[in-house]
Amino acid sequence: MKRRNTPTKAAVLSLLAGADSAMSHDMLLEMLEDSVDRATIYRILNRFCADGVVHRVLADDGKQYFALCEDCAQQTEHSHNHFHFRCLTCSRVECLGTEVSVNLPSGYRAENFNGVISGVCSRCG
Amino acid sequence: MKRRNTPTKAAVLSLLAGADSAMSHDMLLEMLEDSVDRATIYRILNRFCADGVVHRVLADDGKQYFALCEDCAQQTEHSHNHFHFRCLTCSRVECLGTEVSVNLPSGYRAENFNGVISGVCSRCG
DNA sequence: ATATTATTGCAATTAAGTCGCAATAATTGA
DNA sequence: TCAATTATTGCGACTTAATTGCAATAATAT
Ligand SMILES: [Mn+2]
Ligand SMILES: [Mn+2]
Ligand SMILES: [Zn+2]
Ligand SMILES: [Zn+2]
Repeated sequence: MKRRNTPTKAAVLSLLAGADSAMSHDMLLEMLEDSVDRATIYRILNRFCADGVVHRVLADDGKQYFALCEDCAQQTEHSHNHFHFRCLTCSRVECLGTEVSVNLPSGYRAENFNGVISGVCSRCG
Repeated sequence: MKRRNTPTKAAVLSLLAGADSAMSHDMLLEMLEDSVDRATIYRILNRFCADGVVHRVLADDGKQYFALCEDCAQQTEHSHNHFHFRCLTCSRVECLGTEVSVNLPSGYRAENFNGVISGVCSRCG
């Protein structure tokens, strides 16, 4: 199933590229110019994840946030082992630069990393 | 509002104490002897969290898991800065011992830590 | 231009968790 | 021991996030 280029896909990608923080589904829904169906946005985001274009963060507010893969994609092995910070005041979710390495007990194989720290960011502090 | 002791509360606590992994709401619902309402279990767990008896983990399957506070309660400052591992095969969620310290950008204040790594555990490997 | 099929919109559905309210039962203390 | 107080429970309705089936639409290839 080869991907096709659609206006909505392009618009979502451009929003993610222009954002300085990870975006949730409803943020995108709100920011998109022409009205798009909710399900469509979910599907576009899921495709982006599958294609390694964005990574998904499940935050502690129970919502998924999506961020364009940038630094994480430039690893030798594309991994998303970095934390995200969610501000309880302004509700921005941002990637925290440094990759973290967790050493698991022997015999454990890591497949996915999901690290979120919530608190108050500097601009809301 | 002072807490009262009820059979269900005791049963949930004993299940958590006897478990070798964090438990989700539906696991508890299934394991409880006499049938208990879903909402009651949620409320008991939320009270345990408020009282610092258990800690809550939001895993990357979108469910909440609860683990008795043991090591985490013995810190000078009771904190839950440790990762949890969720096995994609047996779906057990367990606390990974070591406390991790994340250094946030200056001006950021951490309130809550939620770290989950999913993959395959040693017994399923 | 036509055929193929990925993508979309819409409505229905799933899943996790919360909430209001009346009934129940744990605690207190007379 | 009994009655009063009120935390807790059960039940149903509700909220929110996300997924899914299906027919219609539109991007791509020939
Ligand atoms: Mn990435
Ligand atoms: Mn704890
Ligand atoms: Zn903020
Ligand atoms: Zn396992």
